[in-house]
Amino acid sequence: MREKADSDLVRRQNRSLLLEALRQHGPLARIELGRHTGLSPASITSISSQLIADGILQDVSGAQAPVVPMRRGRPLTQLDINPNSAHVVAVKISIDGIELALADCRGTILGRRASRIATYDARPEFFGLAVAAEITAFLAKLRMPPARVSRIGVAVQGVANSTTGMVAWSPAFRARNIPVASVLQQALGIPCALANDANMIAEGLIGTGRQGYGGTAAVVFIGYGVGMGLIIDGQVYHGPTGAAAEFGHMNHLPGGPLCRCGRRGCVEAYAADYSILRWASGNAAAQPPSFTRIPEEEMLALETAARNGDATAKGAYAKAGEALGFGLARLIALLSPTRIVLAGPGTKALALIEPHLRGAIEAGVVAELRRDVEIEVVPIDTDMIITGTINGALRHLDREVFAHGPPVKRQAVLEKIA
Amino acid sequence: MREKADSDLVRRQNRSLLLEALRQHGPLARIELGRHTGLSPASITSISSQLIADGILQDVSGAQAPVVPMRRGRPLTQLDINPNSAHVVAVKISIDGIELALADCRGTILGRRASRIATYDARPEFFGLAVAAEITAFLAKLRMPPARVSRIGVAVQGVANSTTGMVAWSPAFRARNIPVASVLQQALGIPCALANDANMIAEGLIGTGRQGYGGTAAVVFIGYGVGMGLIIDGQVYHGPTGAAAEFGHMNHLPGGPLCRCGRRGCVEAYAADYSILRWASGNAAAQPPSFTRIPEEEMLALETAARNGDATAKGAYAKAGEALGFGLARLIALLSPTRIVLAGPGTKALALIEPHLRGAIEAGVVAELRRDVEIEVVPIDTDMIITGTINGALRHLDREVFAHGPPVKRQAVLEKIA
DNA sequence: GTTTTTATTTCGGCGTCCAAAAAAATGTTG
DNA sequence: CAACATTTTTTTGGACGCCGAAATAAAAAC
Repeated sequence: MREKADSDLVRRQNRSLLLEALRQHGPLARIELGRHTGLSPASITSISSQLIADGILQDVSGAQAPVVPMRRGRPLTQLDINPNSAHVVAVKISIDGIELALADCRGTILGRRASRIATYDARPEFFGLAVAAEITAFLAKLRMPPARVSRIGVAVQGVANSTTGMVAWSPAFRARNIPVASVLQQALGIPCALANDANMIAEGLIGTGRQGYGGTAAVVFIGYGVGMGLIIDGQVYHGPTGAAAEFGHMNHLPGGPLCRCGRRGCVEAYAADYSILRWASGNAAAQPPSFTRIPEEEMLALETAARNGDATAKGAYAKAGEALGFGLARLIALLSPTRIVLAGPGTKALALIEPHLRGAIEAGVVAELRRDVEIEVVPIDTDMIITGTINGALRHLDREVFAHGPPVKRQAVLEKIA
Repeated sequence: MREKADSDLVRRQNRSLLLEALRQHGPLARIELGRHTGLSPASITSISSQLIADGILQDVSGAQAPVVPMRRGRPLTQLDINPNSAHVVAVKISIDGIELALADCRGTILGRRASRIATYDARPEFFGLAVAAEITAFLAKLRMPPARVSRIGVAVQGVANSTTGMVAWSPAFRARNIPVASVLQQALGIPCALANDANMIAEGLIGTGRQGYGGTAAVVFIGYGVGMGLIIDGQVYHGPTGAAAEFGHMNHLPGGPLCRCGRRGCVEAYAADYSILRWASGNAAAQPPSFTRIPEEEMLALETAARNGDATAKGAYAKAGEALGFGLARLIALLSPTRIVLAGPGTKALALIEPHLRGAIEAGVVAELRRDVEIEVVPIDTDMIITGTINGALRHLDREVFAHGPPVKRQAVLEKIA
């Protein structure tokens, strides 16, 4: 209850509602839009014709064969988002390079590119410009004028401050406080938002339109690190500075093994791939964390060993499961989400992890609180970070750009007739 | 972005805005209301005259001496909430009885009563009716017809399910799943809401209009138990079922001492008064938790002992500080609040606790995340639970009852003239 | 008493929504 | 194949709520 309400708010809200319905349920006829939004057919006609005039929507009934078998009555005219009304670029920063993608306004990916530019050893003052140059080259190759790109989303592992647009700390960089968003914005003249990678996975899950993300849910990414995207009341929770949901760097045991972040006993120091390997090699407490990417085969080898009964390997997975479980138990006590989603490469070894994870949740939180939470595994490839970033950027455009738009000038129309 | 927008929403939102401004800043003139809400003077006149006609607001300029020294120009006419437009009852359930309070629509408490009815050994099927009888007797004594009470708020320590209106689990009861809200609602015919006591403290803090509760904040109550009220985006976060923010029953150390909730190693099992006493007596791990209220003198004696250098006593406070600190470190990693408020009787011994608490936060979460959080101590007496419950009930009325109200019938007025 | 100043109300216009009626577009039926 | 049935979409007219501008109100200053 913050903003005053006037006809402007009404227009914004309802335009936004229409766009949201179209994003969720593909092309829709006006009458179906009415059902989804609760608006009357008359209003839908009015709003949609405005959006079509603005170039944001388009009539797509001619484009494809009618899906529904012809019924009686006037046939539906399908509307959909005009793919060319805007474009967005998604950037994913990894420890060994960046990944780019260009998408149209419907979210269709038009091109991709992986660049092996230096990240870990990058100098903070040059990194942003290097990314800007990559984007420029990428767009040039796709013949996409930068002016037609309306937004850039950048995803990075670690603590991303969305207010300052800086990477406060990330395992992908040796340095701290690397400015990214502001540099890109200045260099390219395109609005840019920086976010945590796991939050973008959550954004992607919301975008898939699955059920169960309407309330409070947590998405745990287990792989080269441990991340989390927190969905509160159907929205990704970024916290005051965008640095929220650092589940991986939530403490599990005081004085535990050293984590990449410099603290001891973080969940990640038990459950990330480098941590599991470290446990398997025996003296985890003595070993510093690895900062290089672990080859997939190495993890597979460990998994096989554990399945074949190797006690040390099994113990490492048990440690991981326990840390994740107690971490989730603490999360449940604090937020009581309705759903917890496990995702990422680390879930491949779930059979080895899950019993300990569930045992820890049981030991860590009273039945009354844990009873209503569903734990689910979603096989998400890391590409979900890219699609989620695109999704987030488009949803932002919907709400902050497309939802505005000039009021209908009835006066002007009348004058034109006269 | 859920509800469709129409003139109804506009009216609700703006009426609500007006009421909110009046709750925060006492009586205000129309022009000041305009400044607070961003609405034009013309709209304020229209909305406020509607609210006055509905009996929700009243003109109070005659009531008191003008606070502002008379300036030039037409004097302000102060408006305020009509105290008699509604009343609310707050109920606080403790381990040894219930506490009642009646307040008018401005939040002024008109009467109180403490009843020593059985709680801990109460039979679930009779407890609600016993409370209803107490309320009836209380209102009768104050000569307040039940029909003029618009809402009842019930606060209880433990897991309160606001959806079902049942106390899922509470240290105040031996039994579980005790229906309260629905029974009161049925017996008295007054809408009733059940909530966690610490959440109500948070509600009270929001009501005081202090700065710093606009974003994300956590209120920790330390005393006979450990509770938390979580404020997310300026609103108390209740979670899907109202059972959120059970910080006290968030695990600190797996396999730690037994907690009242039946699990081991909860924060409360280290930091509640019974837990500190238990540590001071030596073998905490072996002792079951106490379910009786600890006399204040006993805690004071322990505090004095610790201040005089008793190592065991000091150790007990250190344990408490560490558990609270690591708990808060985990909370910070997850939600990165801008403010943490420590409150409750347990803060009297803060000098003994704080160094360990701060040390634990430092050890438990990276500097990048903990840097922006302010930790503050507010001396809140437990009475804040009552005032907070009243506040929450009134805010609910504002938004859900007063904000509605019929549309202005211009038609009807015109017909009356004709 | 007149002027100045500030607060509040009144009036007319605008934008949005909606219900109802009209129009459009197609299937069904004799 | 023409009249009818059915469903979607557009048009029309009215209601509601906000706002700017002008009018009115009420008090201090001159």
